[in-house]
Order: sequence, then C-alpha cells, then structure tokens
Amino acid sequence: MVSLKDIAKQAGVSVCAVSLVLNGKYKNRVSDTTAEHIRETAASLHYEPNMLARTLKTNKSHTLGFVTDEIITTPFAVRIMLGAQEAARKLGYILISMNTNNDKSLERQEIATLKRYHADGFLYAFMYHRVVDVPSALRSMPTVVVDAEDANHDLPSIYPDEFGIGYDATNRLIKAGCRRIAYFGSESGIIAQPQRLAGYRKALHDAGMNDDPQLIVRATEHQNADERAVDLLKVAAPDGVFCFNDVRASSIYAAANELGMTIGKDISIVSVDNLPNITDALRPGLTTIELPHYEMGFEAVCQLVAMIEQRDKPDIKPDQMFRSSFDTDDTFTTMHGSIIERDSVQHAAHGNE
Amino acid sequence: MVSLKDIAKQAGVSVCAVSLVLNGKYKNRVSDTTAEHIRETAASLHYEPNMLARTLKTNKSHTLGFVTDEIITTPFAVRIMLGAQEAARKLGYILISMNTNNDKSLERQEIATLKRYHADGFLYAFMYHRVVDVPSALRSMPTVVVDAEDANHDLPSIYPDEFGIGYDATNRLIKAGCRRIAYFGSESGIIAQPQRLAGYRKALHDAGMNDDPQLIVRATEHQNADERAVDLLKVAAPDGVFCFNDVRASSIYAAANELGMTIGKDISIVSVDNLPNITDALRPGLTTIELPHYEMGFEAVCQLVAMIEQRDKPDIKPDQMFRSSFDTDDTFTTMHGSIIERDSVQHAAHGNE
DNA sequence: CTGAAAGCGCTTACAG
DNA sequence: CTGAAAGCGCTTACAG
Repeated sequence: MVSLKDIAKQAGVSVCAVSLVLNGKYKNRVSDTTAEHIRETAASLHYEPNMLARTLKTNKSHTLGFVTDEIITTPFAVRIMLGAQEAARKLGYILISMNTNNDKSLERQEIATLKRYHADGFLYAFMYHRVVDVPSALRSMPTVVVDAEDANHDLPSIYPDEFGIGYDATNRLIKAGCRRIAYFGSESGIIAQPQRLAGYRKALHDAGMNDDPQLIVRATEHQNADERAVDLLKVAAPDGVFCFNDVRASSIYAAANELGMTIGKDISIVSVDNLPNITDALRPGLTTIELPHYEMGFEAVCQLVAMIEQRDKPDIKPDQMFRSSFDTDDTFTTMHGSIIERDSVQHAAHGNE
Repeated sequence: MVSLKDIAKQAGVSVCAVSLVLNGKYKNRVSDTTAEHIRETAASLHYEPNMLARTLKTNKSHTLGFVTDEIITTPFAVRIMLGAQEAARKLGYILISMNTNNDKSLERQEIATLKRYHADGFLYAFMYHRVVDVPSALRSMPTVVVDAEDANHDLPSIYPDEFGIGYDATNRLIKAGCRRIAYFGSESGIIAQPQRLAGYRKALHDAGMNDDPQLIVRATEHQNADERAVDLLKVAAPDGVFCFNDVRASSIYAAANELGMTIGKDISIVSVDNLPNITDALRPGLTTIELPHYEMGFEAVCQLVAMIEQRDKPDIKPDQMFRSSFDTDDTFTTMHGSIIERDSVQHAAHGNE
C-alpha cells in the first residue's frame, strides 16, 4: 500500500501538504503548481487512501450498518438492500449488512459488532411492513427504520402506502368494468391488511358501490387459502378480485381453473408483490402492484446520510427508474407502489400509468 | 467510546498491560491478579475494542469483500450470502457485499473501494454456475470463487455437482416406477445444462434404459417453454419428466393441465431449484432438488479464512443443518443438492433421505 | 504558502 | 512481571 508519506517523499513535500491537496482543502495553503505536482505523483503511484486511518482520526467511517430481520432470505425485500447499496455508493458510503434472523440476542451482538467497526449510522429494516420496537443501542445513533414504523414514533420511518395500494388496485378493477369486486385478504394481524382493505372500501365508495360483506374474505397463506378462494368465487360470484398478495392470487387462479372460469374474461384479478417466480408460473400473466422496496432503501440512505452529516437530504437519483412516488412528513415517509400490467384483468390497458 | 487508555488509567496500569490481557497474551507478562483486575475494569466500563485502530496496526481488518454479479436480486442465490455471513460471524469476520450488476467498470470501482477499506480477502460469487474470468485486482488477494469456476483453474472454486443433480433427479423418477423419462432442459449455453443431461443419461443407462432422443427437449425459459412442453408430452408420451428447473416445471404443469393429465399419477415430475414462490403456486406440490447455495457460501468463507490466516480450514458447522454433501479436491469443491419431496412424483416417499 | 508536531486507538518489540 | 516508546496512515491545529 502506498501511503501519504510515500507520495510526500517522492514529491519532495511534507505529508500534510499531500493530505491537504488530496482532500481539496489546499486553497491559500499550497501553491497551485505544487498541488498539481502532488496530484500527479499520487496518480503515478496509484495511491488509494486508507479509509481506516482516516476514520481513526476523523471519527467518520463512511460506513452504514444495515440490520435486518430476515430480509435477504425473502426474494422481494432484497431490493431494499439494492436500493440502499446504490444510494450509499453514490454518497461515498459502504453498507455492512447483518441478518438477525429475528433473534434478539444475535441482533444485539451484531449491533455491537457494527459499532466496533464504527458504523456512522444504521438502517433497521424488515421483511414486511410492521410496527417495531427499536433496540436502545440504535436510539443513540443516527438510525432510519425501513419497511416498518418506529413504535415510539420518534425515528424516521419509511414504509409503503398500503391504503393507496388498496385504493389503486381496486380502482384498476373498477376501470376494467368490474361491478362485483371482492377482496381476498390476509388473516394474520399484519399491518397492511386493514389498510389495504380500507383503500379497497374507499375506492368502492368513491365509485358509488357498496361493500358487500360476502365479497370480503380473509385466508391464511398456506393453510386454507385454496378452499376459501373456491368458496369466495362460488358464493359471492365476483367479477373482479383484489388479492392481498400474489400467493393468494395463485389460490384464486387455482379456484377459477377448478370452476372453469377464464381469468381476464370471466373474472379479473389484481394483486400485490410482483414476485417474479409466481408471475412466471401463472397463466395468464398476473396484473399486480410492486411494492417500492428499492425506492425505500434508496430513500432511507438519503435520509440517514442527511442525519449523519447534518445537512439537507442529498439530491441524488437512482440509475434505475423510480417507479413509485413519495409522501413525506417530518419523520414518516410513505411510498406508493406501481402497477405492473399483465393479462389477468379484462381489457387490460398496457403500460404503467 | 472508552479506550484502552481509559481502562489503564482507571485500573492504574499501563496501556500495554491492558492490551496484552484483553488479547489473552499476558502469560508470563502480567500477574493473574492484575489481569483479573484489568478484565473487571474493562467490563465495568463496557469496553468495546476499536477494530479500525487494531486494523491500522496489525494490517488485518477481519473484513471480507463479497463481490457478486446480481446475486442479491435473485431469490435463491441470496442464500450464498446468508451462509457466508454465518460462517464469517462464527470466525470473527464481517462481510461487506457489493453488487456489480454485471457492470465491469462498476466492479473495478467496488473492488477498489473494498481495498480502501482493507478487506482481507474476497468472495467472488455468481447468480448461477458458470466459468468466469477473475479480475486481476482480485488475483493478488486471497479469493474464493463461489457458484462459478475460475477459468484459469487457479483460484479455489465452489459450485454445485450438476452431474449428481441430474443423476439423483432421474433416479428418483426411476424409483417411482417411471419407464419413459423425459428431460426438459435449457436451450441456453449455461454450464449446468450438459452436465445435468449427462447425469440423466447415466442414470438411465445404469437402470438399463435407453435414452430416446424424442424424450430430450430443450426450451427457452420465457419464450417457447409452454409450447415445447405440450409437444413433449404429446409426441414422446413420457410418464416422468426431469425438468432443468422449477420454471420449466411450471410449463410442464401447464401442459399436463391442458392435456388433462394428472400430475403425480399420469406423470411424475422432478426439477431443480426449490423456489418458494413457484412451489407455493403449483398444485400438487413440486418435488425438486435444492441447490446448495447456503452451503457454498459457508464453505467458501471457511476456505477463504484458511487462506487468509494460513491455517487449516476451520472446523465449524452452520446452525442451520447442512443438507448437502461435499466433494473436495485441491482447488475445486463440488456440492450435491438435496431433494425436497412433495407430491409431483407418483407414490412419493416423504422426508429427505 | 509551507512544515513540524500531536494525536486518533491500538499492538508490539524493547528495556528494565 | 511491568512500563515507556514507536508506529500503523491519516488529519488538523499551530507556528513560522
């Protein structure tokens, strides 16, 4: 490794002159000609600054801890990390990620490790939208909560606009001409469930339609979803179904098949997630709303770096197009999803809008 | 942050005594009683060592760079990272991962960043098994190639035993009593394709069956797989199909449905990948072979740390059960997959064996 | 405009 | 058995 000292010796100047020039702080301190000379020597020696030495002195590591429950075991939520990585790179930070696997004692240990490595701040991220207690070890540090809401309503939190998702999905079906729209929801206490349902209701009411209790069915993902889907289609005879997620949509597909109904013709379906492997497996293609994971990760790092550096939120854009929009108040940021059009909706209009 | 100096002052000893004791190197250098006293003061002050300062001095960062093409955008391959993280944690290392997104210039930049942060070694990992040119910036460092083979046949490389997978899958169908077993493969040049095919052929021959060219069909994942699946079932009339992967299996499912065949009865299916979202969506459940991603990541870190510390491969085991077995020679390690039994095979035996 | 010096928190010969 | 000192590579007052 070539060090400042090597450059100083080679260029015939002092170490501090080199440091100043390479950090661009040499105005009125080093002449332009020596500055140029120093820059050339550094380049010719292929100098790379040693981040660790710098951190030791400045107490800023340009390292972000990414602590997550089991995000990286979950296909779609991984995109939070991708978005966070991209923003970090653009802002001169690196990300160190740790999986807690929902083990609180492992979590404590990992946060301690991250602190030993001098992380400047933390992302506390989750596999799906929920309300969380943030560990006290994180409260003393700059921290942003991702795909979750801080129970104390204190730390900045970024999560999807579930109401908007329910509203948009239902409207998509209304626009397709559906008159009896069902909601095939989740039975678990997951926060998205009541909020998407509320969005569904609002869309129906705005369109002057009643919400028939028969049309609202909740199911458990892996246990009774298939049967309940059949029941729903038989008993309530909907012409459109807003599904809580793609996995439940696959139950509706199976039910429609069983009952001899043609999807996209006899019945229209819109769901949430856009899981590649489900949408690959379903025929016809499933129209679904993608959650803004990538965008949440990106936005979270922007907010976090603003906290760390105590400056305004950096104005950077991801290379990958933002598909979602924002709603920001002081601490909580909600983000819309974006609809991916395929063929499960009658007369489906193609393209996003 | 409390430092060695703080402890030394509080305990009334020198900084070096504290360092020695806390690193367990104090035999014949510090008395047991002062050692104990030092340990107590350190604990009471909640001392956490500063890794950066240590690294600066020792030139060992206990940090591993994890450079990957787009692994973390891909559901299943993410498990490489999980396995690597677990092994790293057990060995006192942390992982810094970077996604190159297959952009060579980004890759160079990221490797440079990782070196600035003083990574002790590198994992060079891929989304699916292939032969790769390892960048020269990595050749000068301890590096292990994961889910890929170093084209120079020089760096340690860890990848799945594709032949064994084809052999096992086909044998599973033979065991179920299938007599006309098809192979529904990939049209791409992917390395797994010919190797799994070879395993399939070997299994057939070992069972005294011929490989009928009609029974071997290759297809492109998203373009013609559905049609070719129908053709295969119609023309060759197999009673069992070994599918290259779960996505192709879903095409066979669709074809069987279309032709009125009952899966698990008229026709048995075994594939590769065990993608949760596909297997969730398919009825009946798909019997499939899971690739040893977790295990490859774990093993890779073990080999890498052995190189870095110039010692024998550490003897650690993952918390999560190893489901796969190893085959190691000097530089190349192949790993078997493990079959996940569901209901797509006639008379399916349950449980792993 | 430039250099010498101190110090970030550690480890490790070296001298007693 | 113990301490004083040097040094890892950097940054930043301070003095000229």
